[in-house]
Amino acid sequence: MTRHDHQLHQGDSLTAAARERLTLQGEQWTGMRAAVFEALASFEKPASAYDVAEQVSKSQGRRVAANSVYRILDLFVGANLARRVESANAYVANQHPGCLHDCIFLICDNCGQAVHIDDDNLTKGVREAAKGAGFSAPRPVIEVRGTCGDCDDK
Amino acid sequence: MTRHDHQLHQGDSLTAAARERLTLQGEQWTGMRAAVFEALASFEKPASAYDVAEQVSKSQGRRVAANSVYRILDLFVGANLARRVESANAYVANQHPGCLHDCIFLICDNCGQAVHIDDDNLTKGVREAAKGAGFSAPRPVIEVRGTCGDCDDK
DNA sequence: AGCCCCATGATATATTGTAACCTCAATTTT
DNA sequence: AAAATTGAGGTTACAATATATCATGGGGCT
Repeated sequence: MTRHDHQLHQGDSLTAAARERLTLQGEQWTGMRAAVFEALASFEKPASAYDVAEQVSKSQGRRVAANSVYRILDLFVGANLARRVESANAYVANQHPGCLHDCIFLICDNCGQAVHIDDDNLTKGVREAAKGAGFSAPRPVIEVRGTCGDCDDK
Repeated sequence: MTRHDHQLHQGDSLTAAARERLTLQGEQWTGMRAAVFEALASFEKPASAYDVAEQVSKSQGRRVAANSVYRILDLFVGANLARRVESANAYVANQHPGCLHDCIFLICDNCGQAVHIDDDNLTKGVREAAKGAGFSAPRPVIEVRGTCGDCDDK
């Protein structure tokens, strides 16, 4: 398994990387988008669009509709600034928006924590299996539901 | 990749296998459960619980609430009679309820078809990666969103 | 000014999923 | 036999997630 030892952004650095990435795609980095990204990044677990909407509402001091948040989250997922965790109907900020990876999420059924690992051999295998079955342009969704080490101990 | 060349049940044979499997687990094979299973198996694409509820309502000639269908689908998933397709919020009947497999779904974003493949090497790899990260009792969710061969041609 | 594009707002609605409580029938217990 | 227990399913209500549609307003452009 390949380790993920390149730069992990955090805080301002992460936001900066996200902004750079988004503008590189020809999209605007608006106040609203910044607020949604900040909100998403502020969670340490996958957050639902409604969770994010609530958080943004707080930070903005006004009611922000889920609707708007969805639009922006979709944009983020498309631009690799965020990932959708399918089995949790939730989103997480991508810690390294610059690099493209198929990713693997491990989600704890007990505490909700999600850890993100990359294993290019595995994801390559999945892509190839799909290709072998006649599927093209695949977007692998690899998630593992289980119990994390912390919750296991108790 | 291991091919799946063991018996694939269909129609009555599939229902019989499902009934056998469920009773083996100490659960009852009731009329309602049979109706839900038949309905689920009648779709050639992953079906939502509400799709199934509608189908069952038809076959029973009375209104069956989604609620009841959910209960039964959950039971089925637990007993390996059905699988949940996380990225589609939908369910499919398991064509070989007898054998336990981690499974891989390829879902066409265009036509909605889902094909099911098994590759024990891949799933083993995913399980091991999870274990390496301290996760236990993993339930892998491996799905690939893409475009199937048929839709690709057009 | 007038126009267009795009981000967002506002509102409504659709879809998916749970919770709480009830009934009924079968089985067990007394 | 009467009472208690249990499991399946019904009914209703509601919560959570997601999308559709139209309106508004700012910024650049002619």
